[in-house]
Amino acid sequence: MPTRGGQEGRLLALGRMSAGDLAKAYIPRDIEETWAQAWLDRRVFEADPARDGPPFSIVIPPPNITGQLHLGHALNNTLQDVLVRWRRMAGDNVVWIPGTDHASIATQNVVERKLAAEGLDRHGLGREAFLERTFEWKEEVAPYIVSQLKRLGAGCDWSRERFTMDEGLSQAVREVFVRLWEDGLIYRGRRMINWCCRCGTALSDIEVEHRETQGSLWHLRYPLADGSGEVVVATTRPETMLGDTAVAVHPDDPRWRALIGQKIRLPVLGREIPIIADESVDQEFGSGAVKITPAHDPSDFEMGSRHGLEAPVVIDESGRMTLEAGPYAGLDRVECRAQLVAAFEADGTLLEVKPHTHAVGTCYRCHEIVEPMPSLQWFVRAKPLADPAIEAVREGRTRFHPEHWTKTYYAWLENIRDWCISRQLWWGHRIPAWYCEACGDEHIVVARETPSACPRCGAGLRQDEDVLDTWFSSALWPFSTLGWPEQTADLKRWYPTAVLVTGFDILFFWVARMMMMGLRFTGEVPFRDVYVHGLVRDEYGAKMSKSKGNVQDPLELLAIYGTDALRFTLMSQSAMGRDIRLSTQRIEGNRAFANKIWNASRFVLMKIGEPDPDAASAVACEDAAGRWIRSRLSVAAAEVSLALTEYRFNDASSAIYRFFWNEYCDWYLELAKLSLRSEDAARRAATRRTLVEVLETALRLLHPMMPFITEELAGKLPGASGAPLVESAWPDSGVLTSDPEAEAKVERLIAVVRAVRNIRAETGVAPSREVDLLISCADDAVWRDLTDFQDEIRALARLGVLERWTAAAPPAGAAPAVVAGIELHVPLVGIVDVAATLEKTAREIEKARAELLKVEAKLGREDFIARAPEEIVEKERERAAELVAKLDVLESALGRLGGVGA
RNA sequence: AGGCACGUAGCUCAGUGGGAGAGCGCUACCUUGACACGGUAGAGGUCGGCGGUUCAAUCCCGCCCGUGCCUACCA
Repeated sequence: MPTRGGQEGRLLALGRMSAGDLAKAYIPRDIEETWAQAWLDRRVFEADPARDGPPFSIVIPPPNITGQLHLGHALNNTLQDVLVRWRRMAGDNVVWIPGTDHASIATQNVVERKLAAEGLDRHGLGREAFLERTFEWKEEVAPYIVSQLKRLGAGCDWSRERFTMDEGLSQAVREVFVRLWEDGLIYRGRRMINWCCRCGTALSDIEVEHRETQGSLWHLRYPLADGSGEVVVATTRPETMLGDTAVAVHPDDPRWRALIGQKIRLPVLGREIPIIADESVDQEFGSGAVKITPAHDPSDFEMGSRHGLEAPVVIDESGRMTLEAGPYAGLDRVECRAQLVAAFEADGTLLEVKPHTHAVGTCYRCHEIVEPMPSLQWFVRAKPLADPAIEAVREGRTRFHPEHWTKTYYAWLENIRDWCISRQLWWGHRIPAWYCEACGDEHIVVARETPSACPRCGAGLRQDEDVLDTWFSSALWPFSTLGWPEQTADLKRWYPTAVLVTGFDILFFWVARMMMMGLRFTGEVPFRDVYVHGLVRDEYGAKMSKSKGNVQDPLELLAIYGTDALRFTLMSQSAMGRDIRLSTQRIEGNRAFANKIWNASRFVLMKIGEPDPDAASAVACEDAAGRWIRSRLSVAAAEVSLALTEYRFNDASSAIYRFFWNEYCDWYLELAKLSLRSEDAARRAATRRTLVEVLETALRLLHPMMPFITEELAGKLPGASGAPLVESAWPDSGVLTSDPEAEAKVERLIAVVRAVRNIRAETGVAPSREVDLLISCADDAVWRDLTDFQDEIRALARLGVLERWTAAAPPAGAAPAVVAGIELHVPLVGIVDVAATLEKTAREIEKARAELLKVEAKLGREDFIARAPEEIVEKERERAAELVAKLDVLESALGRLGGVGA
């Protein structure tokens, strides 16, 4: 095991060997690598379908092989790892399947850039060689991604690692394609698609991002063919006018009704085009007349097909004007617009230009403006797949967390359009369709096995050049990774998967499509739960992006603060439905938490040198403090378990944080220090036992969130079995018991100590100075409980005398406090200026009076008494009585203070 | 245009139909044999605004303002 040598000679000299192992501060890098490797060596993450326990499976959202991981991946995989480690400890048969995604456009872009740097391009290289280069890239990058995940602590089953283009997954893709084709759910056709001129490929609708852009609205005069007048049309894209084949108006529009059926002479080209009537024209917009360019606008395309219009293509796939553009042929679309506008300005065709904001479609990968155009592509008929996907969520077979994402999910699926799946790229799954060289393109052969000849005429076949949308294969991920289409043991055991953890940005791209494909091909949902987390933003709430330069490298943060601190921070910020603003201050805070855990453990290890007497007497000697901390632990364990069950990661982390720091460290360790000084050996032994057991259990509760430090520390505790914590059992609430009686006692102790400390601090008693405490309480049992703790109260509040005060009046010259119905008096005459005490007491009275006023006002309202539930009314009455009693004590003490001061 | 989130302490964020919370920061004090990546105590909020429901609203409802995101064929 990794250890720290160094300046611990002092401790070693005292014979505390175990504590001597620990450095004074936690240094993460000393242990992280060692444990990451140790887990792998023990193969603890390697799953076996034959193992017992309820199945719990997760498939990783496969990172793209485009480069390194970012903080979004760190968040995503931390949450999965927390779930996986937790469920494994809880006894489930767990598998977490890792892998990477080939990401066709993105990866092809990366490799093409690399080629360009070498002065090469893919066309010069040829398809074969290009693919070879890209596979080389993949072989280089995928292991690097895996290594980053391992550094994060991700407990994936690396023996099951997959790649979307490996043999098995490629076979699944082909199987799905062929079946969909056979079922008539895949077709090839000429449709309006989105074309990225830079990437040189078709895109699906959701790969187009709509950006609000400040543009212009050009109003153009279109003369009537007979010269009797003109029609004004407005356009955001003047260059498309070269492809206009009609002007449309609303049939009811009084301004234009008379012109329907007449002809327009199109400027520049002189073509005569009709004025047509169509219901879809918005009379309110512009002049109410709209130019129709069927080949370059989706809605115009539809209108064109309704009216049987020609659709001349004037912009080609590279963004240049075609021969159809007449004098403008060969120009780039941007240049063409500039020249056209200039010409229209000159000849008066341009009536006016108005600023106009509209949503311009851009490519989600390269952000180039997307060109709508009709094109021969492959499509998936989406509706028959979407309907069962909607149904499954409606019936609760898959649930979203937070639940509100279901609405977004429905909204998209209910209005889904056919999915363009062909991409004019080389990197990806090639479409398993062949065309007969003799029969022509109309004869399409779609097959699982590559056919050698045309089954109809025996002539040669040519495979479709295109590849499939990456998301087509991603959609199969939950079952393809488990071995589908084979009915493997993995598939039977772990499908459907338990939960998908992902970001909302790929809800449509990925989640919805996995639902569609999963249901279609397995008959079951791909996952029971979907946990949708937020985006990791910078501390000012901005999206992290390379162009903004605010990207933080998780590996760097890991190195500075430690993996556990980063993980814990990401987790504690993961409240349902919120983005995460990551600030280094916050990570620092959790590094401090790790250090706290380290030092608490260091303390415990220092104190357990003494040999233990028999366990039985130690159990019998458990004191109230020990019972209290065990009880608090049981509460914390229950909270953590429940929170994880409900994907409330932030609540799980804060429950254990609070317990460890504010209860175990702040109070139990301090109490234990005292009982360890006891004369009673059995009591000392009981305390040591509790210190260790509670610490060990807390480390187990923490392990899914902070795997490294907990593993390291647990291994140093006595009684460690030699098996790592990752293989230990989740603290079962059945074993831990709550103890309300002990809780009440210790809470009273804490309240008394705090009250005295408050008086000391506020009246300015020097920290080293002892004060006396007089306690007035009517209840003998309460007094007995307090005297049981008298040594503790004395030590923690720095007291001299601690006595019961039985006189009717409060002692003169003492600062009063009332907590939990107990009167406390700290005589301060001769210790501090009476004025300070007077002032503090007056402030307390002020506060109590204000509160009493509120409560009395409430109790004074008849409606409240009559209509509020009885227990609420009763509670308010008790509160009022308490406040009255408290005020009584404070005021009377104040009076006696005044006397002293005079 | 529609939809969905969000607006709580200086900052980042939890939270609940009945007495406002955390972390960080801030103030004062403390090198107490686990920890200064620490300890003790404290200051700080009309819970975005206006209405409504209710005995009671930071929480439920409506409207408004502000912020972010998503969807959409208004040229």
